[in-house]
Amino acid sequence: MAPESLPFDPIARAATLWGEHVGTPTVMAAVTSIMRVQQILQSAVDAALRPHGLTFARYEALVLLYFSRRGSLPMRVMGQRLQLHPTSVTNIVDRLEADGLVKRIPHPTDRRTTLVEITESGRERRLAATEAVTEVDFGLRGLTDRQTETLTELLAKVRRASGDFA
Amino acid sequence: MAPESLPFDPIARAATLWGEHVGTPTVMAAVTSIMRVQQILQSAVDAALRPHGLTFARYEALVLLYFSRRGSLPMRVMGQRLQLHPTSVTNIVDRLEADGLVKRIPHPTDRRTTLVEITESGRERRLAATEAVTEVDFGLRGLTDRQTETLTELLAKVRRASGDFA
DNA sequence: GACCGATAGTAGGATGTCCAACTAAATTTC
DNA sequence: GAAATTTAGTTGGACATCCTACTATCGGTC
Repeated sequence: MAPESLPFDPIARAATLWGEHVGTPTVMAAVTSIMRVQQILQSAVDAALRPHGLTFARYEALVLLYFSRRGSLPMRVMGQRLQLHPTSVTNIVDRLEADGLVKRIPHPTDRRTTLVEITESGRERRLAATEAVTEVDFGLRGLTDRQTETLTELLAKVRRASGDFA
Repeated sequence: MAPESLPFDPIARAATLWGEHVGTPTVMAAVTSIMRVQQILQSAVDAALRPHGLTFARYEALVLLYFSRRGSLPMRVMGQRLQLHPTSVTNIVDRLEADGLVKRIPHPTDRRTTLVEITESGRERRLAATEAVTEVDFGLRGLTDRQTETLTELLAKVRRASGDFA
């Protein structure tokens, strides 16, 4: 790659200037790239979902409930599956419930637990939203199917190394 | 990869179930992986920076100013380099200034423009913070140098396709 | 030289994320 | 069986991000 085509990544650039730590420049360039691409994807997906009154976070929650056996899950489980802090789950469910896409129902035996159930309206919304995000390929462009697979595999290594599959 | 070792990615799983859109499952698996890895890195970096009273966003801004010629930049330029909304720059600079790590100074000729200058305290903080983040390799683990480079190249393709280098 | 569109930055509001602390309920311990 | 511990969820606070709207200033045009 010609230097002219490189982005200005402050961290990556700093890495080049530091230079003393072997491998560090490479690492920082990768990290800033991931941060940027995540930002690009998030932005693209949110734009596609905005007309449907959803964000990616809420869309993911809706999809999760949709594909669950009973159409409902405890909030704790949602947090585990979506890798979210309990407070984030509370926040997301609050908004989905305000829109009538899900509803909180008490757990039949454990009174600590709250079940979140997708409503009929939620199912319809998920369908429309799914069409919108697949339409824009979730914002991921510029890669062949093969390259996309390679990307996923590399990221899986990182996730494994960080105990993401525990 | 054995199914047992796969993470529960609601979107990726949904993709498998949909199946009708060629290539879509691959894309979604990649997208959710990027989202997750970004989350892992963000978390690791923020944890390393917390003892130094910084977040990754503010650290990036500090590094950017540190490596600038005069140790100062217009806020507009900071936004371009860091790919941030003008209001995000305002927010970050507010906090850095409150901590005495940078200060706003008027532009000599253009009274619309505000220059942000790194202070001596800011330079010291950057050094300490840099040691902290390099110590943990920015949270990126599990890849060889070669694989890290490949990852960066793939992400660069995505960024190019999305006009990130414009 | 005055008007008018473009530009720089900020204010307010919405969303989402996390952490710390708290309440309520279940489970374990002794 | 009572006390201590663990677990589920919420509340309040801190950050960061974006968007819309606004003010101040610059520059080009007539």
